[in-house]
Amino acid sequence: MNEVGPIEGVRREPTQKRSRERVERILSCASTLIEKSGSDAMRMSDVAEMAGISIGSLYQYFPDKGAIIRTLAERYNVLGQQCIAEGLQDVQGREGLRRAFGELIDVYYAMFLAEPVMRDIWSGTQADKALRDISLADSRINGAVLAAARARVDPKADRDELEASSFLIMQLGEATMRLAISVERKEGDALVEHFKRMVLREMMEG
Amino acid sequence: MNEVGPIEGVRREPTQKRSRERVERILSCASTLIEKSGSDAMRMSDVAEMAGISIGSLYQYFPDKGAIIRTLAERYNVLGQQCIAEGLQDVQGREGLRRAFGELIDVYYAMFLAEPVMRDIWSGTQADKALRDISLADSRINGAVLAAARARVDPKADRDELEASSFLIMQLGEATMRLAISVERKEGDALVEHFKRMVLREMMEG
DNA sequence: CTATAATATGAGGATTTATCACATTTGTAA
DNA sequence: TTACAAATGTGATAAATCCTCATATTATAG
Repeated sequence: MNEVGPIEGVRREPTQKRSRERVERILSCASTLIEKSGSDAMRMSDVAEMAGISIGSLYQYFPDKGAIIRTLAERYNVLGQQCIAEGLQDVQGREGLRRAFGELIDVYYAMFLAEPVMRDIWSGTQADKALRDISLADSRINGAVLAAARARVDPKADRDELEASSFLIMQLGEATMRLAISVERKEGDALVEHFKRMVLREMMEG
Repeated sequence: MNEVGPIEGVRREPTQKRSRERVERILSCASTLIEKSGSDAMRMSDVAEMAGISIGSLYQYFPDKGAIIRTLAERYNVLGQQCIAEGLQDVQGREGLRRAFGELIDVYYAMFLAEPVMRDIWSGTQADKALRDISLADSRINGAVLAAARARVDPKADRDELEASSFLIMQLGEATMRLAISVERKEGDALVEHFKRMVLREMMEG
């Protein structure tokens, strides 16, 4: 189940370190290739060649093509989680929550627009069972963070309701981002604004 | 560009009719196979064998595997469109709109739950460019219908805003359905209810 | 230096989509 | 009926890829 490192019980330092470097190089090359023409068109042979290793070695570091994609997806998700956690950690009062969440959406949208790899991977999220699971887990984590912030602002709200609502908001936010980047830029901006308004109302008026 | 029929300029009746039957048989077999193990696991050779024709013939009726999936997807979409158009055609007043839309979501959700093929195809919607385009076009059509109903109920609302909002609602509705069927049934029900509440507020309070 | 363990290699197995040269059937007209 | 043309059917096989595995190389330890 070790997705990133190939070895189960290695103890020696240098080897482990070289292994890390290899993994990083593979991921970096995969990133470049995905950026160029999408994860679907990314060939394992291209990744190997670009990373300067053989196909066989590539498969020693990642059990299959999906594992590379998943690893990249998880890294982006971690970035997103940090972003959300930071944005919501100190919210105070209803207005604070409103402002923080609005900014969060903008930041997320900017991230989507700026990262071709992220766009590619998330566009295909629903296709692969494993990626869908990652996306769901991510939304659960972020949803919990949002629910906590909302609970702080409105302590008398039902906690389970907040959880469910926040989880849904995270998933719909993802869907909105995917939608926004798949239409003309101006329309995408407008859609994100609509989403923001809709969600803020849901959050403010319980 | 003729996705369903194989021939461009056929005029003779019997041939065309037989062709239709073949197409229907192929789609029906594909449906069964998808229902059994998903569109990904559906092999063109299985479809051909089940339909009692050769691979070559199969490719005479559908240019590629995706075309079969797309045709099925479009058929389900047409069903959905009819459902939405009927549900919204005679809405009168704010309460009428509220009730009609609420019922519409329930009907759609029931459709998703009941149709394994629909679930499979829509789960993967975001993966394939062609399917994504179909989904977008579908949401545009349904969004326009919803926008029209909302405009009738609230004539002074900005028409462009209604269009954009309704388009977004349709896409998010789809996302909610996908989400709902991918979690435990009880949680899915709750999520659909949350979505309904959120959207109704958006629609009622402009 | 030798033995053992770790890592690298790339030809080829396996799977699956899609093609195409040829065979067969169907429709039409003399 | 027969002959010819058009439409349709066939399936071996090309093509594209993912991934494996037997073998070779390199590194570490005694």
